[in-house]
Amino acid sequence: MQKVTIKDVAQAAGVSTQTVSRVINSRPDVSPNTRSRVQQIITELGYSPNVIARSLSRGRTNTFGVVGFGLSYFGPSNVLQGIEQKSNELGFSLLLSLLDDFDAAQIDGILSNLLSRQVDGIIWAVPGNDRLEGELSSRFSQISVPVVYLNKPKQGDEVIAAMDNRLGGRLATEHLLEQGYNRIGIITGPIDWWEAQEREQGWRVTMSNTGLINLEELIVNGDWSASSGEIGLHNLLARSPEIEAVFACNDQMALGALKAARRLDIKVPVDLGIVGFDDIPEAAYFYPSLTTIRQNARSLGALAVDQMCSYINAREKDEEFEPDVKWIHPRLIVRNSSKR
Amino acid sequence: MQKVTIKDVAQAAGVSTQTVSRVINSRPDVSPNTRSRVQQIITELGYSPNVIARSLSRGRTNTFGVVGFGLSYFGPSNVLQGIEQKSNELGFSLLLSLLDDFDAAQIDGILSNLLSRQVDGIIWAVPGNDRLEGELSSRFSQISVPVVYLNKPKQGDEVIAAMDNRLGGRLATEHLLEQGYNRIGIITGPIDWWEAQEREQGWRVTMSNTGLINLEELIVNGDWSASSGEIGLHNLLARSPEIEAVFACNDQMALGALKAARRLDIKVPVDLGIVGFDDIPEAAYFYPSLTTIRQNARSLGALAVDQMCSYINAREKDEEFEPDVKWIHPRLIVRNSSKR
DNA sequence: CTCTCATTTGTTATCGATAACATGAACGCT
DNA sequence: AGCGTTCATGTTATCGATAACAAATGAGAG
Repeated sequence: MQKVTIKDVAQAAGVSTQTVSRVINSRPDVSPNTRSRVQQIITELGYSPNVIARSLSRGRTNTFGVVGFGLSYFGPSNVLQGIEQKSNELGFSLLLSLLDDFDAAQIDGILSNLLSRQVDGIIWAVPGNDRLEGELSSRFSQISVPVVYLNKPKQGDEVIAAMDNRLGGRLATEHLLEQGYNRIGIITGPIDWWEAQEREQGWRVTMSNTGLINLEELIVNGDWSASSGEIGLHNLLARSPEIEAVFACNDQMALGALKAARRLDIKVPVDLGIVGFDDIPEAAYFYPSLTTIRQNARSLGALAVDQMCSYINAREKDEEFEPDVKWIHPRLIVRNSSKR
Repeated sequence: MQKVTIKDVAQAAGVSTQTVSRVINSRPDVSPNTRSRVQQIITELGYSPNVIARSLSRGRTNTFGVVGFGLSYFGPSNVLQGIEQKSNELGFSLLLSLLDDFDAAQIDGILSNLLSRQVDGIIWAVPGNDRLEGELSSRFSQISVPVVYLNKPKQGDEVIAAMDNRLGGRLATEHLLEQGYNRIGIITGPIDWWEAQEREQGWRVTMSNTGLINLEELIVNGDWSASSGEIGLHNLLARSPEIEAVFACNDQMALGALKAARRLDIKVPVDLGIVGFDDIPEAAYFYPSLTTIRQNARSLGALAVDQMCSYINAREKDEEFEPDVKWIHPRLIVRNSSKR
């Protein structure tokens, strides 16, 4: 089955390729007669335009490059779903690349591949991380297409869509305080992640309002994994046995903490309150069910795509586009692990 | 910053564009002198070839279209990671589309988009499902590029990479039998999923060897969700109270079953053995920790890409390519939920 | 000293579309 | 009747690369 081109259609319809092109793109300046005749030939031959050729001539590919960070984490992979869905709605396709750790060495290759494929914009859906932050600005400064970042700290005039992780940390901590837990420890995420830092900050500002001093001994670092949550709780209790509650900065670590508590015969929520972060689907089925902070990662992805489109539109009309951070707000989901 | 084209390089180097093209593609017929001069100019100008233009002229895009099925499920999103990584290694980029339910209406749009973007092949990473199976063959029969399918039943001469789910079901069931559980119930996945059917078959063949009759009353249907697992166990026990173990066809449903058991004060694993499927990272932290079937979905994705490449190569050389199903084998991970 | 052949380079056509410009017919207006 | 407009369509150039073919150069053979 040879490919049908615009020429074949033109020939069959007895018109020029230009006229066919006008029909395809629903331009107004075609007579109704010709239009319907061409349209019919198009369906007959099963013609569909070659987007590669169109892209070359238009100088626009209707494609975004998306750089994600694995798909093992619940947040990032939901973000990607949001991006896909919204892009699709708006008529853009996605070229997907995945970074599998915060290794700057891969970045150049990925970016230059996307650029040589003439993407209309790049969506950087890699969670903000200290190990990368410095590298990013230098590499992106050379880039000529619009870039929208997800979940990273603002450093210059980037266009960013971010979850308000600090708010999440506050919501979690305030909830525990309201429930009457006073000494609230925290199992943080990996300290080089921006999101982890922000969640910790939310906890920190809330706790410092309580007048409690020496917050540092209430902090233990995890790495998002359940096992780090388990170890984390052990360490935390070894250091500060009088702790009444723990804010685990994601649900997996909360799960690990639940396991540690069970081992140590500490009753959750009576002896120890626990709050997680993310609201993974399993969280409601943990034992006890987990109070957590729900983040709507899909709408975050969608938001990023919206920003990208406004950016592109502004740029096309040569208008000013104000780089900005747009925020999505997480919310508290109360379950049994924190009910006194 | 205007884009640098091959013309600019040619002019700057005082050669024809053809010679530059030869250098870019490391063709042998360029003198060492010219080659190094051109190479230098290329780095000086920061030139990088326009892949869109190249694709048009070569008639090859080095791009695969990947159709996935959401990213919420652990299996599919790991498969996608495997696909991404392997494609990347082999120099292919991915155009990603996600189907978000088994709705045939979306398929045409997705496929024609991918085709009009001239992908070199399509990787259909949508889990096999009865609601789609009929639709697929008719739509794909028209398609002129190689297609590789993941995790679907063989119907004609498709090229397929699949996890041996039936083997998984057998491993789970045999393990429970070995542990001395006899009446083993099953909470299946959604019955229209091929993978769910296969896992059930694995259970069924193993159970029928035990001489147990009336298997039907040991079966209850779930939908992969934890809540369906919870309800499932309730129903199963209501119907056959003498059940000794349950094979939940994924880890989420196993989690739900664990919750139900806890509610009913049934001790796992003593009174009831439970085995899941998938080995999600959380499974080791359930209470009790979950015995399950681990599937290496990443290598499944990689396998599919390998098949695609052989397919394409064969086709280019006009060789015969034998359509075939390649299998990946899951394995049993024993934890506490099934230890008598 | 010519002739052949391999090596290196350039020229032209092409991939499949669209942009920019050109043409021709029909129409209304003075 | 003559002229500018509008509408519908065609022509040519272009996007940025590569394929296919052509030409120039130099080395070795006879």
